[in-house]
Amino acid sequence: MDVPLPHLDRAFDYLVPAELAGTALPGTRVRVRFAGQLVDGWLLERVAESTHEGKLGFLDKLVSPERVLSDEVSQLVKAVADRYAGSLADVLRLAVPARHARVEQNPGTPPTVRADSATAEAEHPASAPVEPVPAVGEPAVARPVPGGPPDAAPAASGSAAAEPAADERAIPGPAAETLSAAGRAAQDGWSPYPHGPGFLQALGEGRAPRAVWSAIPGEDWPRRIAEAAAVTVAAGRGVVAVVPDARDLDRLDAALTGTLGPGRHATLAASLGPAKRYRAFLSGLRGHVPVVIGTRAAAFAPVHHLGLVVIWDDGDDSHAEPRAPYPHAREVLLTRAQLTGAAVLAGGFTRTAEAQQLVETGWAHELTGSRDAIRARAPHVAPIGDDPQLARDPAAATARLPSLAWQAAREALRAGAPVLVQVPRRGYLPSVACGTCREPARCAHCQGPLELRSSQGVPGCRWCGRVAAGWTCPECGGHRLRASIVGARRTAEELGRAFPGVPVRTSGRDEVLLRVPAEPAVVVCTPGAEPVADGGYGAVLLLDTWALLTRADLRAAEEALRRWLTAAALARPQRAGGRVVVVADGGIPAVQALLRWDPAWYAARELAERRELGFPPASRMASLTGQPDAVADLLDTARLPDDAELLGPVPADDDQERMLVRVRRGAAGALAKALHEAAGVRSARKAPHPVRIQIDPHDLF
DNA sequence: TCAATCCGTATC
DNA sequence: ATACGGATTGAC
Repeated sequence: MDVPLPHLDRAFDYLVPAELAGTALPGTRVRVRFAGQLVDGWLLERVAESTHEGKLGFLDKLVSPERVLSDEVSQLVKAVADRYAGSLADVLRLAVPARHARVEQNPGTPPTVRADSATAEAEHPASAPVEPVPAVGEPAVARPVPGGPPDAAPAASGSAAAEPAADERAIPGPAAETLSAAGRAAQDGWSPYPHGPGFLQALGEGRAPRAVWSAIPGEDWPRRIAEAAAVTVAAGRGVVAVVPDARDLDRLDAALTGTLGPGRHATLAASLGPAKRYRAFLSGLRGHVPVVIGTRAAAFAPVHHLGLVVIWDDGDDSHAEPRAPYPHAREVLLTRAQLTGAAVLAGGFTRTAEAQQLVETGWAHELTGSRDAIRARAPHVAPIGDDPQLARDPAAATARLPSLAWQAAREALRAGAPVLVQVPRRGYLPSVACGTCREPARCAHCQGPLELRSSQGVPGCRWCGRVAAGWTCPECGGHRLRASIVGARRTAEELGRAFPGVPVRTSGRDEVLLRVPAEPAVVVCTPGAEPVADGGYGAVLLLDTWALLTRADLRAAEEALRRWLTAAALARPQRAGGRVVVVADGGIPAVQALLRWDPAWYAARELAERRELGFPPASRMASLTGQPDAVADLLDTARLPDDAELLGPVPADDDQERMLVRVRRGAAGALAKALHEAAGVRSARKAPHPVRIQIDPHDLF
């Protein structure tokens, strides 16, 4: 039922009029009279008997006979709602795009059933036998899958990585020679990864390998994904692949056209507009294409015989849905793989702590390049300087460029290659670091990040609100704190002056370049907007790293490394003169990981640290935001798991405050359930102020 | 004794 | 939300 009230988040039974008996099938959109008014609803299940004691109403109208909610996606939506303490209706809104009647009528395929075939039965609707239908039935119990859902994965031993049995729905692949041709080309592309060919082989045999893939430098990742997709398709199964943004989508789109040929995949992104979006959705739903690619909402896209889910660069913020209940595309896809027994390919140049957790629990295997392959493809990476003054002051940094960065750029330009300069965007939150060793300052009680409260000079914790008086740095024992505020962004013009006679191009929010030719040019970009250079960049300069590293964010260092690796991956190999200069202290772990091109090492370190500090993904957190009394009321109402730990409150925007609830991962389901139920109780008694519930919020500061 | 109003509760 | 029922109140 498409009503926003948490306490109405359940199924209601309706009678199906005889004339709709053949068309009002599970997964269709319906309209029903509910509490006196007509509301939109989803027909979840048809049953012979209702358990409802009162009298049932009839479906008012079948909006469309299109069964937009498949059984598989229906289960997924339910699982995602449960995981994120959200309502089914909220998740359905994310999962199923708005209907577009014209597209539905005219997708280019003739309708198989004529609408007038029901006339014979429509003569006596009132006396016709009717069937009770739970229009929003209790969702079917999820099919149990060995190993439990990803949430439960930590308990699993190494053997839990055993692949789920091949899905019996898999249809046989086409002619063997087609398969082996696709397979052979793909095997070549994946050969730098010792387990790559094996992974593809498993896909080709319809099995469900699960891999965390660390792409080697310079990797043509859209092509690798397209190859994995092609092998899966050749084995008769479908693929869903999610990338962060439109630019990556274009690249994957092109690669898929190359490997699969035209018309074998659909592209699903909200930015395409309602008609195209619904058309892409329908072509997956109707089985016209075996592959659907898109941005985060495509994680829910229907395809027939799902065999593989792919996510690229799962650390990118764009994968986090900003609308309730704020699901993350990675979690949606992993849940989906768990429910269906599909294979998983979670790739990126970097590796998130969440992906590392999948590896360490044995839920997924690593797919990393051999050291030889990495050595052969990696650029030479050098750190420069550890003076934060240098990195923060554009003028000083420019002045110091010649020492190493400027020299590397000069040589690259002279060799006829473009140079990439990555500069962070301005506007990060000011945070607090140790004045002596510059380690980000954390709360002694809960390990939350400290902030400087503008009025008093005393820093406080962003999580638990405690004042950090008499703070001592655990690293160096220092007592002084300093604000690390990002300096002015270096402009392209400033860089242009440093390289007279060389064209300077910019790529950023307003205008993103896709490619640059193999000619001398300085390309200034913000992270995420790096153009691909034909033949690779001769040099990549990573500037203002201090700003990235000291951001007041749990993921600051991980995010810095992600951005650096993504940019550095576009450089030429060292043997072709490719160089990367990172203006940062080589002793910083994230910098170390870049120098050694070892994202797995960094992710393991990061995860260990999160475990120690009790941060996600090692634990589960919920954030509750709202008016202070509303938040308190919700917590009062909620029957939280016994070991739930409360942190806060801390002030949030407009008179609101935020509380954090932390539990061990084993209690994650209970926490979500308790919070969702409490929200239901509150809305039932018309509690005046809502509380926003976010599970593992992306912005843990 | 009846109607107007308030509050609490269910919404198939 | 909003529609309904049962209780409550006020006026005849």
